[in-house]
Amino acid sequence: MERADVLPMLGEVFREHGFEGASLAAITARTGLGKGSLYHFFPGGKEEMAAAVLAEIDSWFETHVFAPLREGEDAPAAIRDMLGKVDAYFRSGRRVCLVGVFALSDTRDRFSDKVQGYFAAWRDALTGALRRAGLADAEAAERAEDGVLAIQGALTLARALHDPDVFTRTLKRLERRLLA
Amino acid sequence: MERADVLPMLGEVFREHGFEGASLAAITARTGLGKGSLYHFFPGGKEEMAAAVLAEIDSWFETHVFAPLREGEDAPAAIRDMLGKVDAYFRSGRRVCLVGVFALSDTRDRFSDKVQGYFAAWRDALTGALRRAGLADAEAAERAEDGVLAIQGALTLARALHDPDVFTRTLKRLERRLLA
DNA sequence: TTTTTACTGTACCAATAGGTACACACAGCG
DNA sequence: CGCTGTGTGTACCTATTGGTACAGTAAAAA
Repeated sequence: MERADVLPMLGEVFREHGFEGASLAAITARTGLGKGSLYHFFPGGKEEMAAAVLAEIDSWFETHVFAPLREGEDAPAAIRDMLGKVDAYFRSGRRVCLVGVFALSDTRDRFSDKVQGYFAAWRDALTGALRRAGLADAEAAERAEDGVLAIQGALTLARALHDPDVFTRTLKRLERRLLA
Repeated sequence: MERADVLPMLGEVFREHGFEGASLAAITARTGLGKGSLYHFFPGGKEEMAAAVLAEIDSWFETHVFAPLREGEDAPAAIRDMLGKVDAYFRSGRRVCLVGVFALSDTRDRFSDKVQGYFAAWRDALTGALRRAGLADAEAAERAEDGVLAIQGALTLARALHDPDVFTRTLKRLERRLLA
């Protein structure tokens, strides 16, 4: 087993339990790795594990979501692609956003830069795409903020109501609202 | 000190640390109450404390937000009032939603009914008001869902970006979007 | 073949977790 | 006065927490 294989499993543990709630015992159970291996891969302990997961998430979004949003020729198509990728990533509302989980509660302060960076990058990339799609600067910024926050809110509400469809519906609504 | 005086302080501790992160030590520090008093007021321990806080929040929203939304003569005015109350409650984006915090992570399962009930009540009350404001059923339901989720998302994004204004802006945008 | 290197399990640690037991204070009241 | 109920501090309990130390294994590199 390589370090890279562990990251997704770590991500799920942090997603489900939060940073504080993700005990070494839970991590061991989920990954099948003992403390020996865990501390071999992540000498910095839980903090390094969470940082590594955050970095991997950031990199995934960077290549699959943010970059296409910035560089896509056809801006409206890039935005639609973003929504598709997001739907897949969050398993149509059945999965929660780790960065969002960290953002609430005081775990944010521990990973302040990464959390802030993730959302800022997303918002800015989307703003750019909306501008290229023909919107005025102010309008583009406003809709981008609205889009990012709607996705987060939809994940929260979907989970609270045990109703993943909330997320799917929101994505559909967003497609119309962003590109209108 | 009475039990009722403790609840707001408990609420802040859970808000900031989440359920798992809110250690008895943190609770003691915040409330100034030792274990003796704490377990006198809440024999059920942390679980009962969190349940009591959740109940108090629910009751506050019921009387100040949900009920006016259901019973207000002037529906558009009731919706505007809701936004005002929400802005005050969440301190213009500087405070986070406890129920939202619990909804993410596995704390949700512990308080599943309360979490679900809170958001369902909010959404349904808002749906009703929008209908009374003249919207068709489907459109009203859609906008209500959108409104509740935007508030949650705005709180998350505001906190992630260290920028409470995100919340204020969202509330403004929402006023236009809901009543348009 | 020898020597590294990457990995893993076990035992252990001090600190903290949530929770209990109980003696005590101090009202209000008869 | 004495009694009773509501609070509160202290001491204590066991389980678990995150983390360390280290001996061992196995495979690759020399």
